[in-house]
Amino acid sequence: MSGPSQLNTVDGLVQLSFLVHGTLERRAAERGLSIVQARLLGVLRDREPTMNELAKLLGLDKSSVTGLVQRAERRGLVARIASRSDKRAVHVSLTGRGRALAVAAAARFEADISAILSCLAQPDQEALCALVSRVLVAQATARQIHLLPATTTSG
Amino acid sequence: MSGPSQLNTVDGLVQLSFLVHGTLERRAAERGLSIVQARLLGVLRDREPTMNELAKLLGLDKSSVTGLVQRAERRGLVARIASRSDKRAVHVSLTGRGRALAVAAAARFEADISAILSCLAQPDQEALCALVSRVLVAQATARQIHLLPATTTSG
DNA sequence: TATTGTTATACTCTATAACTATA
DNA sequence: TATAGTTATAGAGTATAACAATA
Repeated sequence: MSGPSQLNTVDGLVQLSFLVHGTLERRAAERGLSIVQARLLGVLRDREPTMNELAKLLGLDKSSVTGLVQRAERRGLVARIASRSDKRAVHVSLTGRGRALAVAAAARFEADISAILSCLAQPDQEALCALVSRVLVAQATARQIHLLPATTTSG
Repeated sequence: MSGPSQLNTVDGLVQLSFLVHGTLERRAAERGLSIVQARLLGVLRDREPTMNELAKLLGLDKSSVTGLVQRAERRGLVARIASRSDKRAVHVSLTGRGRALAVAAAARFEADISAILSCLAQPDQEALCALVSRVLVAQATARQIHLLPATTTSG
């Protein structure tokens, strides 16, 4: 914590990542949410996915999602809704209380991050934003290329 | 993932943070380590703290550290060493195997982050590094100021 | 009395495998 | 047979409270 005033880039990014992650964790915890529960509520803000879709969205096994949704349901944050088109399927939906919680936590968290960035003047914030965006865009592009078939041209 | 090519700064930092965190998680998992276990090994690279000190370093309760160290010990990654000066205390130390694992995982992870940054030319990487450093330093300073008495000057 | 560490207990989060009901 | 979801089970990670040994 009392280290040099200029870190190497890798260390800097790691520390920044822990700072952001820790801030998210703390804000969620204030409302009795774990990071996973917060992610669940966040994902549900604009969707009513089935359990299966939810598992894919969160990158979890379906059995993990069963428990996750169960605990959130017990707290009145989400509701299970039977699908009419497929009697096996269940849709998950935010309750009013769940939505309010998600919105409030997100607002507090965004304010935290803004505060963390407030040490930089506006032009510097914009420069940081531009650099970060370039990294993320390059990363997204690289991932898509990775996912493209390596043996397609002839098949 | 197919979003705009320029995000707002808050979203950008959050996504960057998840990218770094996910990379760390994947590299640790390749060696059968959770992020927490990886942090434990990382912390021990240049220290042999007592359980109590370890708890403070990791921000965990001492009872949590008991279990953490127990599991790492069972896998031959760390060793408990009785303190001579205080018969209650125990020091935790990396084994050779634990150190090798920590070093290898750290190297792979650093290469990952470097690769992620390689989309930026050197001057841009340095600019990013400088901006991130300023944020981290400001944050560290703010935290320390936060801990100073708030009611000293005139109330 | 205070501190160091462990144990007992309980909860969340996660996965695998086996299961039920539906498609 | 295949898919959607749950249950049974197991293990990691976390905390609180109670405890033993030592300071």
